[in-house]
This record gives sequence, C-alpha cells and structure tokens, in this order.
Amino acid sequence: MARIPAAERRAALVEAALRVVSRRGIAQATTRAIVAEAGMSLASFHYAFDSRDELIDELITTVVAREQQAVLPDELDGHDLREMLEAGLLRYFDHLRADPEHEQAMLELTQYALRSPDRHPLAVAQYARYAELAARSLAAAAELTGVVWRTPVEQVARVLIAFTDGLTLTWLVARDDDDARAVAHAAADALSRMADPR
Amino acid sequence: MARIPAAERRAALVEAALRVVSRRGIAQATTRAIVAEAGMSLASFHYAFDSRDELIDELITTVVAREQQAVLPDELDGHDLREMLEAGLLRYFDHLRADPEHEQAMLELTQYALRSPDRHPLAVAQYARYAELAARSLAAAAELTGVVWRTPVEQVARVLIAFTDGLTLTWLVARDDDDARAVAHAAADALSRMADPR
DNA sequence: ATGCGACTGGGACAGTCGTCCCACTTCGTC
DNA sequence: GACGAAGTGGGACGACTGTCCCAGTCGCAT
Repeated sequence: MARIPAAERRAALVEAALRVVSRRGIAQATTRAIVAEAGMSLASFHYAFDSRDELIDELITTVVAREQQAVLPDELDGHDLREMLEAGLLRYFDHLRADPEHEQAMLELTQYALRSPDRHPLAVAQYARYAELAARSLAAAAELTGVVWRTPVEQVARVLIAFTDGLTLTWLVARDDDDARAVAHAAADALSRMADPR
Repeated sequence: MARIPAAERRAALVEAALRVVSRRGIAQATTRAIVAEAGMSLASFHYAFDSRDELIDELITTVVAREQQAVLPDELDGHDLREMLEAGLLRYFDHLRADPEHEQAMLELTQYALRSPDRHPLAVAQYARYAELAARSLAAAAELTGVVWRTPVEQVARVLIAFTDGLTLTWLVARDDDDARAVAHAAADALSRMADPR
C-alpha cells in the first residue's frame, strides 16, 4: 500500500464509509467493510481514527457540509413564487432520483445520530444547516418575485425541510414519481401561500 | 418460568421487541435483549421463532396493523375542510408527542425493511396501509364538508402521508412544537386546496 | 548515509452476535 | 400412573465485531 499521510487517509476513509453506508446501510458499515472499500488495512483505519464512532461523526459533518450545493438551486426560475418553489422542489426530486441511495444514507445517518445523546446534537446541527440554506433560498425567491413572508423566513424554511423529508421518505418506499410530483406541487402551493404581495 | 404455549410466546416476544426497538433502536434489539425484556430464556425464543428475522417481520406486520386506530381520528371536527384536516394533523401530532419513541421505532423499522430485497415489500405494504386509512378519512372529510377531491383521493392520501412523515421526522430531530404546528397548518392548507366545492 | 518519526501489515484479543443442542420438566391423554 | 408431546434452561458453537499490538518499512531532514 502506498504511503499516505493520515489526513488524506481520513478523507479517503470517510468517502469509502459513505459509499458503504449508501450501498449497504449503516449497520453493515463495519470497520472491515470500510477499509475493504478504501482498499487499506485495519491498522490504517485506527491510525487515522481513534474509533469507528469518530469516523461516523466525521462522516455526518462532512456530508452535511457538502449537501449545501446539491440541494440549493444556484439559479431560481419560474414566473411567480409558486412556480419557483415547485421548480426548486422538482429539482430536488431529480437529485433524489439520480442518487436515491445517498438520500437514504442521509436519513439513516440522521436516525443513527438521534439514538445516542452524544450524537443528537449532530442531527440537530444537520437540520439547522438545511434550514439555514433553505431560508436563504426562500428569502431570495421572495425578493425576486416581490413578495414578503408573513411568518419569519426561518420557520417557512423548516416547513420546507419537513415537506422535503416527507417527499424523500415516501418516494424511497413507494418509488412512485407521480405521487412525488403531487407532493411537490402541494408543498409549493402551501409554501407560496405563506407569503403576501409586497 | 411458567409454561406458555408457543403462540402466546410469539405475541409476548413481539411486544417485548417493540419495547426494545422503541427504547434502544433496532440495532440494539438483539435476541438476548428481547428475551431479557420478555423475561424468558434464549431457548424459548428459538422455540417460538425460527430466527430473529422472522420475529422482526412479524413485528412490522403486527405494528402496522395496530397503527390503524391510533392515527385515524374516530370523529372528524372542524367547520370546513381545512380546519378538519388541520385538526386531524394536530391530533396526530399529539399522538407523536405522547409517544415519540414509538414513531421513531416505526421509522426505523421502515428503513430496516427498505434495506433488504426480501423485506422491501413489507415497507411498501406498510405505506399502502397508511394510505388506505388516510384515503378513507379524506373521503369522509370531503363528504362531511360537501366538497369533492380534484385528484383521486388515493393520491391525496399519499400526499398526506408524505406530509405526516415530514412532520414526524422534523419534530423528532428538532422537537420544536411551533415548527410542527406550522407544518400541520401549511399541510392542511395545501390539502384542502386539492378539493373543489361540490 | 543514517537516524527518527510517520506509516503499514498481519495477527490477535475479548466481547457480542444468532443459532443450536441436549438433558430436563411439565402437561394433557389414555 | 405411564407416556409422548410440548415447553424450558443453560451452556456451547462459530462467526463477526471494534480495537489493539508489534515488528517491520518507508521517506525525509540532517
């Protein structure tokens, strides 16, 4: 095995772990499965990380930070707010369909974090980050379409996150595209009605 | 240990397993943890069930069948459709707040089922059952308030399920009651707009 | 070139997992 | 009261887990 500095190895292991969790679930993401995916030995694992838990924690924070650009539309389109929101949700849906295992992995990581008091803050931070990004998009959308949010945009953002999660979970189970689009449509409708013309 | 016929033991083990999954998560629901919770020996477990997988499968189907009365409001109240839907969602939210661990367990069981091809149909059936119950409520609500659903009530039902899941997941992470109520409000709004006056 | 710290490989550890076995006890039936 | 079936208990198994150890090797600064 080529010699790789510990810092790079940490990153490689996190990537390998994400692939394993996506493909086989977090329960199957054992230290051995992860090092096999990364093509290294067990000793390298524990040279780079003190424990599996430490790796999982880093996996969660890494992956959350990266979600940033994936979910956020870099450009908003649509003529009015409702259309713009629906386009955004459908964009997320495309993202979900393109890599369902990834979103399933994110869901599993959240639930995993929820189970231990030590890790609970990670799940909360994950959602706070999502909400922050959503709030930024919602503020921009309101600006562009000349409306103002009736309730604080942070709360609208959290409603959007809830709708997105629901869409994800339902589609992952049923894999019904029409249902998912109906959810996106209804969600966009509901959200757009939380704003008033300026 | 008192002598118990295998059929009763199966039921007792399923109940014990549900408690363990609720309290500690499905990963911790080992055969030993389950029999300890049920107060019996390992041999009794494998006398009643061929394997742990068989127990988990029965747990999922049992618990889904039971969800029936918990989520379905036995009486609908509210003057118009929107109020009626919001009251129903808030009722579900009360149910969630009263026993969050149970809903978290349901979510985990769904994800667990999603991970193996053999069990995937169980998750699909679980959601189909939810949708069926939701459809019945939605049809009754439309009847009572004199409206008709613009899209087939089954699809409206699946949108409702998605919203409910989103509400559940978001609240389980953030435990913010105001956010949850905002989600319920927005969801009721969206759903009510999927119907026209008769 | 040489030494030292960074890195690697393989094997081993103790603990836990699902499952199985077998001797034993209880129960209903004749 | 005997007997076979049903149910029980404890201990054992092989497989797998996370973690650790240690002898060895590489690369870089001197």
